[in-house]
Amino acid sequence: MLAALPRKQYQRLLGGLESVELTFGEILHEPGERIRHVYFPGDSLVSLLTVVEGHLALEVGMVGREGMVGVPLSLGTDVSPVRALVQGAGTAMRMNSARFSREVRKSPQLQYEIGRYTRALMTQIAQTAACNRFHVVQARLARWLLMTRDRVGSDEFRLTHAFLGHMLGVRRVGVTTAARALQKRKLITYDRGEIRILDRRGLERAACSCYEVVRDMNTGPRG
Amino acid sequence: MLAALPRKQYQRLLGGLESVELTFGEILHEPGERIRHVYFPGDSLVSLLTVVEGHLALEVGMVGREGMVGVPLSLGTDVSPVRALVQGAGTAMRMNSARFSREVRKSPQLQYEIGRYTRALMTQIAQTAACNRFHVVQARLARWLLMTRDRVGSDEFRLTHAFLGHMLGVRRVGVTTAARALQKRKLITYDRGEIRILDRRGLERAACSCYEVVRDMNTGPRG
DNA sequence: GCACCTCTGTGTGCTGACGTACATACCATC
DNA sequence: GATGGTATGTACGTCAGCACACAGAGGTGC
Repeated sequence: MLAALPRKQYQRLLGGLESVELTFGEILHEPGERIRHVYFPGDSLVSLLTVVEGHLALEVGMVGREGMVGVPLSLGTDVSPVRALVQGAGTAMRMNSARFSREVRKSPQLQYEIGRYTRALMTQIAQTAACNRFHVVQARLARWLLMTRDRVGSDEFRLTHAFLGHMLGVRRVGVTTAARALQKRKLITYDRGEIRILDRRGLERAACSCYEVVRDMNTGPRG
Repeated sequence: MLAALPRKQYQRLLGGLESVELTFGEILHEPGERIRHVYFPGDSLVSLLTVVEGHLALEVGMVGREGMVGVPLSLGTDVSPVRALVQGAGTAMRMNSARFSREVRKSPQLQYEIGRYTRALMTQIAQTAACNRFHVVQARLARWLLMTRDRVGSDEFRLTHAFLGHMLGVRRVGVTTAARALQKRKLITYDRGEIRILDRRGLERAACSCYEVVRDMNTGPRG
């Protein structure tokens, strides 16, 4: 996302940015909590989760290098409505909230980029809402794997069924069943948390149309 | 929402605003379509729906006098990701897109108000995503009735089961069953599209916690 | 080698919602 | 007062996902 800024702007921001290593499972902020930093993932991957009391959490957005964590700050509040959970370890740049707010106020280009991303994120969240309502676990799992693939830039990554259950808002067993079905269709292999996508096209066919809708939002005609 | 602006700002905006009557069922814009006007509902009520091919639409947000329709415009795009459908007839103020974009650029106060609302809307959408995943139809219906009540400012309104089915993303029969159950519990009455809330507190208990989460977002500590 | 932990796989009965079909009730209107 | 449209109520078989329980399978450490 930062890469989309004009060089001069980018140079200026660099002064307030620090590079950090995000570790798997780390929570950047909880819902209702004050946001201390905004994060721009490099090769890390962050999930945004709605937390409903008495239930599992549910992922409503996924943030990779195309976006940022902490959008509410640019909207004038420093409280996040969601949990931000590191789902893929890796590097990220971060900036403290106060400085970021100042930079946003000063830079129309930054405002523009963040506006564009905010809209993409809203689309993703809205699409997820419908997806959770209408589509079966197997298709949602396929979509989720594809989205992760696109962001980590690799056909292999580590994730357990239990973790995926938290993301998709289903039981671990539900994931197991869906993953088995995808394996039988020769679309993926799964070995103790080691996922490998064998047939990306096939997986796209197995996924629901929500995948394309969201992808085209981030990389599409206006991106 | 406009009422939250300083008087002077408001006076200025008035020049570009026109008052319109919105009729039930009117579509203000479709997903992917260019947004021509932004709308500030007065006593009208607008639903934002995600449209998934091959399925019913699903409501992800509800906009009354506390908000506006056309948030993406303030984010730098004139394309909406959702359908905006008039769910309660009434008055609204509207402004054409070009002028609105100019006004936003010129007015920090307006930016601030819209930022606040954008965040509230994102929260609402994220909460809806989880709600659709975890909660049963009866609770979702109760929530929906309460949210409508809060926005039209009356315990009575007209809506058929079929229409509610479209909003909640369930069959008409599903709504009938849930509505019957609420009637048996003496929380509402239902007579050929004429809904009346008898016991608001009871209905709140029948609704899921999502209701409070979203309500407190719009009228809560910061608002 | 054995204990222990993590991760995956399978089985059983239950339930909320689905798809579909049909029945009834009210209204308008000619 | 017969016709047709709109709105609601009921019934029945099906199915995805749930809760819970338990069985391997692989890895780690003592």
